[in-house]
Order: sequence, then structure tokens, then C-alpha cells
Amino acid sequence: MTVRRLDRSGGQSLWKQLQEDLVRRLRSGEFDDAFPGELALVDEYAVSRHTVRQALGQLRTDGLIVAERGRQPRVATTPEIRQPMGALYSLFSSVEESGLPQHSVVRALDIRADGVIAARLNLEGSSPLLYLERLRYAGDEPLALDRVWLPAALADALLDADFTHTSLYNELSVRTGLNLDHGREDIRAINPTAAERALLHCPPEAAAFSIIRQGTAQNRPVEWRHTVVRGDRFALSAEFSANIGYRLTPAPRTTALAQGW
Amino acid sequence: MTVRRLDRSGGQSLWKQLQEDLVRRLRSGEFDDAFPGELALVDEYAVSRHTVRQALGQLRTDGLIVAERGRQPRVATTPEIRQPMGALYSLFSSVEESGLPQHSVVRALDIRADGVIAARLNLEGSSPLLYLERLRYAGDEPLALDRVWLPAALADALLDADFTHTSLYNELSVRTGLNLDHGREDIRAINPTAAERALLHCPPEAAAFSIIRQGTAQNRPVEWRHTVVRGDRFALSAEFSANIGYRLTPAPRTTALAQGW
DNA sequence: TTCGCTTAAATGTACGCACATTTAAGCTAA
DNA sequence: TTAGCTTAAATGTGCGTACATTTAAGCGAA
Repeated sequence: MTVRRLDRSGGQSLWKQLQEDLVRRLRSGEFDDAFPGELALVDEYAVSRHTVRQALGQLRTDGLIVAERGRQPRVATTPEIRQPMGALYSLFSSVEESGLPQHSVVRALDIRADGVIAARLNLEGSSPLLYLERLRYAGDEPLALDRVWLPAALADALLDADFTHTSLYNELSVRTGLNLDHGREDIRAINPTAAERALLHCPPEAAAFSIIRQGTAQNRPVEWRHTVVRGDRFALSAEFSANIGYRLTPAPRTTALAQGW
Repeated sequence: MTVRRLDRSGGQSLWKQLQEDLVRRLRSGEFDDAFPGELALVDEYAVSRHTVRQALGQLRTDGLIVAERGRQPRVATTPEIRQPMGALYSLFSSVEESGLPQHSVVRALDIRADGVIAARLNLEGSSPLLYLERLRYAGDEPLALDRVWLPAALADALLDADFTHTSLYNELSVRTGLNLDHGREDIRAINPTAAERALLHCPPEAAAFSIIRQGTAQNRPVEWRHTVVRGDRFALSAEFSANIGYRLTPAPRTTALAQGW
């Protein structure tokens, strides 16, 4: 075993150096088989167990590893998606609850370049992107038009995937090991363009949601997504309280709310 | 200073007991002035500083307190309970962040009966309701039309309140002691009616959000609310991660998102 | 009064030790 | 072979110490 030396000049704390080095090694796949135990790290880095535990504690709260008493820490299989969150999952599970079958028509799945999107993914303008465009159905009627860009460097394994029935995140997790652990959404009320309206079979007067999502996995931008959802077929529902915070719920309470109100 | 004793029989770890006791005391408002330092807690609970730090570390990752080197820990400015949550508070604070002055024009404030609304508040059809209708401005332009019904039995003290600058929840808390602790929202994308469009000075093609909120305080229905928000002036923004869950954030990230997308 | 320095106090980091509790491996006996 | 026990190993908890670093209070001189 190689002994690794940390910088003890005082520039940065030992446990932080250790934590970052472990993240680096973990991402390189070095620990896919087994994560080293505390005492092994004590020997390897020549620091106290206290320092090792401080570094591991950070990794644990970040959801990168899980640890239990009596057994060695393990790399977290899923970086803790306690509940798939966000408006898009809410959309998916609302349909699920309604009992309607859902499927997608893949309108595009290719590699292309787009400087504007690349910049939003913190990439250079010429970076190749994987582009996926789907028309999502609930029952026989279209529900949403979904466009998503991912860095090709991370996601090119998805090029030959079949997205008519599987979700992007599931495929992403299985094929690349990436799991979204952070993100943000901007949700707007819009009137669809004529083209979108035609694709979605929108009634002439129906408004729509525009959902823009940026997702990251372990601090790396992974997706930039734009979804247009028919407003006459979908409502965002949420519950909130002091205990649970703000939580999107799968189904609108009553369809009556869709009427005049 | 009273010395507090923890259960050392081994049922639960000391730091967890300490952490829970501190949460309890913190919620009771005991630490609103100053949070005790590590050494003070060492004396008070008769545990080692290591144990105290373990408990405080948990409080810190939970976001209840903030700590810096050399100064005592302080209660986090956002006291854990994002009390005013939901899309309507997000609306309010978005305007606040933008720097635009906001005020309301009260279009109605009276007692009336409405069987449909009363039923939604779990009241008899003939029960009197306090009705408040406001046109909310951000700057010189209307932003939202806000209609809310409350049981008159609970809220009649609000009849002579001035709602041009104060919020409903603030007035409700001050005058009746009621604080919303639970609620649900249904958010839809709609096209405003002609009347709403006129009131809101909507551009002809602008969509809007329809937000229906039911709020309860201590299991009693307190409000039934319907708000129409101009879609060209407002976006719902949210962040989500494994740690913080789904949280609405005050401001959209870039106004550029409002354009084509 | 006010500016600047000194000093005390508080948290951050890092080391050590001991024991409890749980897991997993190994061994023994039927 | 297998069931059950024993034992080693690993993490969890808790205590102690020491020093570094930063903040804030106190003090003194201009």
C-alpha cells in the first residue's frame, strides 16, 4: 500500500484534503469494489482516526458513502434519492396515479452542438451535446413536449437507448452511474407556440407550463431541460407544513379545480 | 445556571439527546437572544466538548445554527421553519428581491355567504365568510389578483384592517393569533378571463398562473384562496437536492429564461 | 472621544485513549 | 455439510489534551 502524504503546512485542514482526495479516488472508480476502512485510511494517510472520521462524516452527509457499525463503509449505490423530486417527477407520477398508460414518441436522439446550451451546462460552446426530444403521451393524447441536452462526454452511452417507455433518469443511472442529486427549476405559465400547440394537440385557448430544469450530479452539470406541459391536462399540487416543508404531491385533489377556477 | 442531566443508561447516545434537547429549547425561543457557547454547554450538561461539538455539528448541518471561529454560535436567521411557504410567499419575496415597491388595492373587504366556498372550508353553507379581494401591484403595474375567503367566526377581527401594505397572514397572526401551519396548493397554467385580463393589464397573449390554496391552522380550515398571477411577470423557481428537499426560491435565476423558453 | 494595541475567549483542528456494539469470519461439533 | 458458537475486526460513542486562528472586549494614549 502506498503511503499518501497530506500538506501539513497549514494551508488547508487535513480532513478537508483527505475528503477531497477520497472524492477524487471515488470518482475514478477506485473504490467500486470496496471502500477502505477507517483504520486503513489512518495508516495510509498517517493521520489520526479522528481526522479520518471527520472526512468520512462529510462524505456521509453528502450521501457519497454509507456506513454502519461493525462493517466497512460502502460507496452509496444511489446518492440518496430519497424521493425523486421536482415538477417533472410530479408530472410522471400524476399520470401514474390516474391509471392512464404513458409512453413517449422519440422525435430526436442525436449528438449535436449548441453554444447557448453548452454555456448553460458550463461547457465550451463547441462541446458536443446529446439531444433528446420526446413527445410524452398520457393515454392517447399528448401531454408534454420534452427537450433535454446532456454533455455527450457523460451521456453518449444513451445514444442507442429506447426512450419510448423508460425514463431518462433511470437510463442515465443504469448506463452511466450518474444520479441527479441537485437541481433547480424555473416554472412559467406560457402560451405555447403554434408549432408546440400542433404537436401537443392543444385546444386553441389552453395555456401551458414551461419548465426549465438544470440538474447536477456531484457538482457536475448533467442536464439542461425544457419541457412544455399542456395546462389543461396537468396541475402542480403541493402540500406544505412546518414538519415536511414544501412537497409536490402526485395528484391534483379534484378535477373540479380545473374548471372555472 | 441549572445543570441538566442526560440519560447515561445507554439507551440513546448522549450527543443525540443533547441535540434533541437543544432543538426543543431553540424552538421554545429560549435562544433567541444568544445561543450558548460550547464550553457553556459542557458545563451545563456535564459532557465533554467532543460530545457537544457532535451535537452542534448536527444542528449546523440541519441549518438551525451557524457557527464561526472565534464567535459564539448563533441561531440561523432563517429559523428553520420557512414559516411562510408556498407559491404565494415566493411571489411576495420575489418582488421584494427585485426592489420594486409593492402595494395592494383593496377591491372588497366584507362579510358574505357562499355555499360552495363554505363547503370547501368544511363549514355549513350559510356560514358567514370574510371576503377579501385585492389587486396586488409590483411597481406601477398589477401583478396578481388575489381573492380569499376566511370563516368570519375566526377572522372578523380583520374587517377594519388596512390591507394596502400589510400581508394577510401577518394581520391574521397579530389580530387573531392564528398561524397557518399546514396547507396545500394547486397551481395551474391558464389564460385569464377577459375581466381578469383587464384588471391585470395583461398583454393580450400572456398566460397566467392560477393558484388555489387551502390553509389550515391547528387542523381548522382557515382560508380558501384563489390567486391569478400574470405569467409574464412571475416565474416559480425551486431548488431541490437530497439534503434540502424541494424548496421554492425567491427569484428566478435569470430573466433571460423568460424569453423564448 | 477615538483610534490602536493588547488580551481574553471562543471555535477549528488534530492528536491520543478506552470501551461499546455490531458485523463477519472462522472454528467446532453434531 | 451445516448449524451454532466463538472471536476478531470494524464502526460508534465518549473522554481527555493541546494548539491554532479568529473574534470581541478591554485598556491606554493621543
